[in-house]
Amino acid sequence: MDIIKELGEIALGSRLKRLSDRFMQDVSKIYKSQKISFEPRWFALTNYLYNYGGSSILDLASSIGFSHPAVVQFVNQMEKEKLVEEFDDGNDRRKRMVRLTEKGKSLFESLQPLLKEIEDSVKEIIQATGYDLLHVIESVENALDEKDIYNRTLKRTKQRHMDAVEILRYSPVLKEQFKRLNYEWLKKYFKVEKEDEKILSDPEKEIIDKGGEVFFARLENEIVGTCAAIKINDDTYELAKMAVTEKAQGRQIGKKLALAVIGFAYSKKASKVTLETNRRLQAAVNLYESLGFKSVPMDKESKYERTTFKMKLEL
Amino acid sequence: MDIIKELGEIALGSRLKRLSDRFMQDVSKIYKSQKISFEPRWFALTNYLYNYGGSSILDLASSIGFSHPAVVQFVNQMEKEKLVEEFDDGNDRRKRMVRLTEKGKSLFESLQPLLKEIEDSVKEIIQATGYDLLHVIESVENALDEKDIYNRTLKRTKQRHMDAVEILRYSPVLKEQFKRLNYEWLKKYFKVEKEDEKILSDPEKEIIDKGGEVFFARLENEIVGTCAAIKINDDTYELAKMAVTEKAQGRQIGKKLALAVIGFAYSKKASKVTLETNRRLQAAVNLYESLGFKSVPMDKESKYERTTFKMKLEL
DNA sequence: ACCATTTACGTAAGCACTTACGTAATATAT
DNA sequence: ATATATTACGTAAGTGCTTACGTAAATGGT
Repeated sequence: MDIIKELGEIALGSRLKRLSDRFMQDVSKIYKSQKISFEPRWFALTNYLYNYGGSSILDLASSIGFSHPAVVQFVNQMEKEKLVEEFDDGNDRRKRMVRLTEKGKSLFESLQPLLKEIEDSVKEIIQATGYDLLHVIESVENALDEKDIYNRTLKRTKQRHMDAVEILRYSPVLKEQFKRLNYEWLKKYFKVEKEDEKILSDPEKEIIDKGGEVFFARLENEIVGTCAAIKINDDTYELAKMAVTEKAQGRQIGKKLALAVIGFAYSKKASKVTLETNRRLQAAVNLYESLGFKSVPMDKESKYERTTFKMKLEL
Repeated sequence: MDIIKELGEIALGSRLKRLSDRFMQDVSKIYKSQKISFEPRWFALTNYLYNYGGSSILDLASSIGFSHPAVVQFVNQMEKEKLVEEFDDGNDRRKRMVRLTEKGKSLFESLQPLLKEIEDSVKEIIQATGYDLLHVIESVENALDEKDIYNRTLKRTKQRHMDAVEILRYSPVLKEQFKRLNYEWLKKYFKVEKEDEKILSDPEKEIIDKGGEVFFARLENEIVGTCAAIKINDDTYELAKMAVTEKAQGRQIGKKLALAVIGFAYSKKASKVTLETNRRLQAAVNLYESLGFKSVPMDKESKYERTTFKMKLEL
C-alpha cells in the first residue's frame, strides 16, 4: 500500500519529490557505473560554462538556480579536479571569474553520448505514458505562476473564517462586551478619551436610542469583536468603535463587522457611511479601502484626539 | 531564461524537484501563516497514527516511507509537543510503540478544514491545466517500475560501446599485443603456464597455421582485447586466450570478441564451440552463459592448471 | 539450553544543499 | 570628496533528511 499515492492531492508535493529523487538517483547511478569522475550536481554549472563561457560566481548562481554558496562549493570541487579555472574580470576585483579548462571541456564533450542516451531513455519513458509530460509540467508551473497554492488556500481559509463568524445585533447582555473590547484596544494603541467613556458606558442611550446600532461578532460562542453604526442624520451613518480582540485577528472579523454596519446604513436608506481613523492603524485603513472607503478632508475638528483623517463610502 | 526548462528531458529530475519544492514550501508557509504549531513533515506520521492507531518505530518508517531514524526524530519532536505518547508492546521490550495523544488527535482534527482547503487548491491548479496530473504521474511511475532510467540507459550505452569496438583479424603486427594482453590478465589472476608461453609466443604456428584465428578488439585506435579460436577438429573450435585490458572492461568487448569466435566457427561450418574456464572468473562465466554456453563435464584433464570446468555451445 | 543470527532502535556522521552573516570592493548620493 | 549603500564572495551554521554502525532483546537451530 502506497500511502503517498493514497493521499492524492494533499501529498502531491511528496509524490513529485519521490519521482524526482528516482530520476536523479538513477542518473547518479549511471555516472557511477560508467566510472566517470563527474558529479551529476555539477551538470548545470558545466553546461552553462560550456555554452556561455566564463562567468562570476553570482551570475552562475542565478543562472543555474542554486544559491551562491552552492556554486562556490561546486567550483572548489571542480577546481580540485582541474575541470575549471579562475581568471580576472579586469574591472572588478571582487569578482572570481570561472571558466572550463580544456580538461573540463573535453570531459563534458565526452559526456555527450551518455547524456544523449539518458535523454533518449527519459523520452522513451514519457512516450510510454502517452502524455506530453513536459507540457503537463509547464501547465502546472503556469497555473502556479498565476496564483500559487499559498494564495489559493488563503483565500479559501479566509472565507471559512468569515463563515464561522456570526454577527449579532445589540442586546443588553452584550453591553459589557462592547466596553471591554473597546477598552482593550484603546489602551493598547491610544488612550480612553472622555467621549469614549461616554459612549461605551451607555451605548443604549448614546447609540441605539438615537437610531444607531451596535454589532457583535461571535466566534465559537465567544464575543471577539464589536462595531457601532452611529446615526449622524437620515442620510449618513458613522462606522465607529470597531474593536476585535487580539487572538481573533486575521480572521476577517473586522470586515464582517464593517459589512454589517454598511448593510445597516443601506437598510435605513442612507447614502453614505463615514468613519474617523488614524494613519497608524494600517491594517484597518487597508480594510476600509478594500471596502470602497475613500479619504476625505476633515470638515471640522474631531471629537477624538486620535483621529488623523476621515473616510467616506458612497452607497 | 529558465535553464532547467531549456534543458528539457535531461533536467526532468531537477524540474520535478523544483515543482515539488514549490508545493511543499507553500504548504509550510500556509501552516506558518495560520500559526499552527504543527510541522508539515509530521503529516504522514500523524495521518497514519490517526487512521491506523499505535505502531512501532520501524512499522511507521516502512509505512510512511521514511528511514527509521527520521521517524525517531519526528516522534521525539512530537513527544515534546505532547502530540504523541509511548506505550508498551507487551511482548517485545525492544519496541517503542507510539500513538497520538488526545491533544494530537484534536490538533489533527482541527487541521482538517485547512487540509481540505489545500487539497481544493491543488485540485483547482490541476483542473486549470486540463490534465489529470495524478494519472500522468502514475503512468510515469508505472513506466519506471517496468524498467528504470538506469537500465534503459545502460542498454543504450552498452550498444554504443559495442558499436565503437572494431574487431580485427590476426596480422603479424599484432602478435605482440596478443602476448601482452594475455600476460596482463594471467599475471593478475593466475600464473603463466608452459602451455600459455608456447601459444602466446608463436600464435601463427600454434593457432593460425592449424586453421584457427586470433581476433583483436580496437577501441579508439588502441588494441584493448584479444581472443583466439583454436581449431580442435573440423567440427569443433575452442574459444581461448580471451583477455581484455583492465580499463576497457565493462564495455562489452569480451562479448564482441566471443561473438567473433562463434561467427568464425560458424563460417567454418563447425557445430560446436568449447571453452575452459575457472569458477573464480564470475564475470566471464556470466558472459558465456548469456551467449548460450552450458557447463559440460570435463572429459579429460586440461592442459591448464587454472581450468576448473568446461563449457560448450551448440551451433 | 546454548550460541549464532536476526530484529528494533538509538546515535553519530554524512550529504547536499540552504540561510545568515561578515568583509572587502565598488557604486551612489550629497 | 566623503560618507553611505550596495554588491560579490566566503564561511559558518543550520536543515532535513540519509547511511552506517552499535547495542540490547528476541528468535532459531542444534
